[in-house]
Amino acid sequence: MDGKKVYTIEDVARELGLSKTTVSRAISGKGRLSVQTRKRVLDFIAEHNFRPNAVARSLAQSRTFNLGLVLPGDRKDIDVAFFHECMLGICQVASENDYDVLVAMDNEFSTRQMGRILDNRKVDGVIVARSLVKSPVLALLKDRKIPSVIVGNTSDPELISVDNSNREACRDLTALLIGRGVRRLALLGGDENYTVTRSRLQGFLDACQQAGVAGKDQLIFMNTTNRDRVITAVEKCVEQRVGCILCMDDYICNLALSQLLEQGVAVPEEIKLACFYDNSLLEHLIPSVTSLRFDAAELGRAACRSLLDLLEGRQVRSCVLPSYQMILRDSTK
Amino acid sequence: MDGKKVYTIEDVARELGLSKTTVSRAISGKGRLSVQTRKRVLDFIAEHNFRPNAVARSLAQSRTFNLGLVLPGDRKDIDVAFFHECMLGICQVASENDYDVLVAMDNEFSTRQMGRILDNRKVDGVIVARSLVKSPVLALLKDRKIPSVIVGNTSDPELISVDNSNREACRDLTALLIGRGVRRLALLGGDENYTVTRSRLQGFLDACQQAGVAGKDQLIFMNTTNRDRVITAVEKCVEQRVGCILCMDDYICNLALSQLLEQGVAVPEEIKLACFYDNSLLEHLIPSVTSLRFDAAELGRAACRSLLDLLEGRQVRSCVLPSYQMILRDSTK
DNA sequence: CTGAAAGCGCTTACAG
DNA sequence: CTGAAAGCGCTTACAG
Repeated sequence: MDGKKVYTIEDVARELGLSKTTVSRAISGKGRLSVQTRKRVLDFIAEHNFRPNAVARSLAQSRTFNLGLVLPGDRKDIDVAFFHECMLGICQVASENDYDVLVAMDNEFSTRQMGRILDNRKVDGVIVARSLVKSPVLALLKDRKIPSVIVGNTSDPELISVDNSNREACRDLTALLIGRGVRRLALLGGDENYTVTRSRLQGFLDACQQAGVAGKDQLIFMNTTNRDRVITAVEKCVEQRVGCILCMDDYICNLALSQLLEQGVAVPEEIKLACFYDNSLLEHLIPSVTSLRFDAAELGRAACRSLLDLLEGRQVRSCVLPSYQMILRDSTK
Repeated sequence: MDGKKVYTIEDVARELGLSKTTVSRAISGKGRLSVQTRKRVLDFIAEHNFRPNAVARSLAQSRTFNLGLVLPGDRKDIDVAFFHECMLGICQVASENDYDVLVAMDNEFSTRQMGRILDNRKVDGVIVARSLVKSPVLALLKDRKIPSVIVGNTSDPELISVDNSNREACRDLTALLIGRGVRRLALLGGDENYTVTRSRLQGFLDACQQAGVAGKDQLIFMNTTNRDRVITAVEKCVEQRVGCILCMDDYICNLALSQLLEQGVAVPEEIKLACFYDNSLLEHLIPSVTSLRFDAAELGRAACRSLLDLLEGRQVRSCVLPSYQMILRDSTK
């Protein structure tokens, strides 16, 4: 049983003088068979490095042992670090459970890649990594009744979602700043097509309400996803002498800081700055920037576990991971 | 032929009064059959939205129509934008050719995920997205004789590689600065375990040699991948009054600029700054930073095409994509 | 040009 | 506890 040919269960059975059935059962662990027989088979395959053909198994079981993962397929480089880490967690859990991850990079306008994968029936379930307010890929998955888990918030109660506690964390950070006596806040928000943007806005408003500060008295700029919009927003902030600028993500925050420095505004002395999402850069900027840190890999792991549970027919519920870190740095001193 | 059951080629054959053979041939386009028969079959399946079972096809053809993709499985967020874009190109070409992409996130120390995938024979070939000087995953792929393409430079002539013209581009940018009369250069280099780091260093040295400037008279700092090392390096640069600091990637560049501003050094008036890799941030920093831009998506596409060619048995050679952009911005004015 | 039949390598209901 | 046989849904060499 060496050389080039790839061996099959049939070869193993022949060499051991057993039936394919028995060998199959020893490997899968299903069905009863004597401890000795099982050991004989397992020892033999371990020694000869035999691995059953996964495709044949898939056909026989009508399961692919593949999970689909929908990643954003646009060329905006925003948040890629989040998706990379999230994928890290997903791949890890999938791999540990002998599943593989098959990626489709689709966007708000196209579901072509995932559509093809579903047509070919190459996955048992799907994880959607970016949650959009209006998501064609989610519509597709629902329509075809594919077991799915969405990373992020969704208003659809029929879907299983796994999310960070964005709303709570943003509320807490905002409240902390208000509690420290910051007079007036500005919020530079991200793309409103993403549900995460709405969660963060909600958290901000929660804190305002709780503190008895009218949310609309604050300066709120949404969709500040390009340089010009950020510049305009920052100018307004300076003009209106806000106490602190809160940015929804690190990209916006970077631009905002750059713009503040350009305008000769001292941070944090004149205007404080904080960010609702951390990345390693914020720590290294001067001044270093206060931010919220979430564990994207853990989120990926949780999403993957939920999907696997779903596939095993277990009861699964949407959940929000409670933990996050508030990292207070120089920019809010 | 509606309802819930998933239809098979056999059902189609029965409904049309044909054999499975004929239906199969009409769909695959292989073997000869009358134009009318083919049309009848194709019309029927189009109307009824029939798609053959990909797993069954895989088993019969001993091909999975899956490509493996090895992505960096560490948690450093460096270069994630590159891998994301590269993956975009790979997924696009794969999808267009009815292949799917199955990801493994391994690192310098582990090949566990890709090892499992190979054991399960779930891919026909593999693309390795990060080229390491010493790469266990490449060793594994060679050992198992899996058709593979590596994105980036490699010293192994047996491997097919597809790379950007890093060396040439870095040489050109360095030469341009020397040509503009910049007195003395400093290079802040990345992780020496990555082959791309070596290509960039080589390009830098090429330009020095070409200009008759001794490479070792320049200030070269390698592995400046964390804040402390960058700070130390920048301090030395200021002390030695270099004319320009060249950074190998945008992460390093960001830290370097931040540090220069902190030390009160005017950029570009006192020290110029440029980067060997662009990302959208560099454009928005103040001052905006001169850099080299490569098309990572196109690189991914090229790598994927090469792998598909390899799988089709076509002759494939390693190649370097010649095009790149040199983006001159305020930091080198 | 078309089809019957064997084969890809597993799993599993059924029988013993 | 073990096995013979049918089945998963395709492809393809062979025959006509």
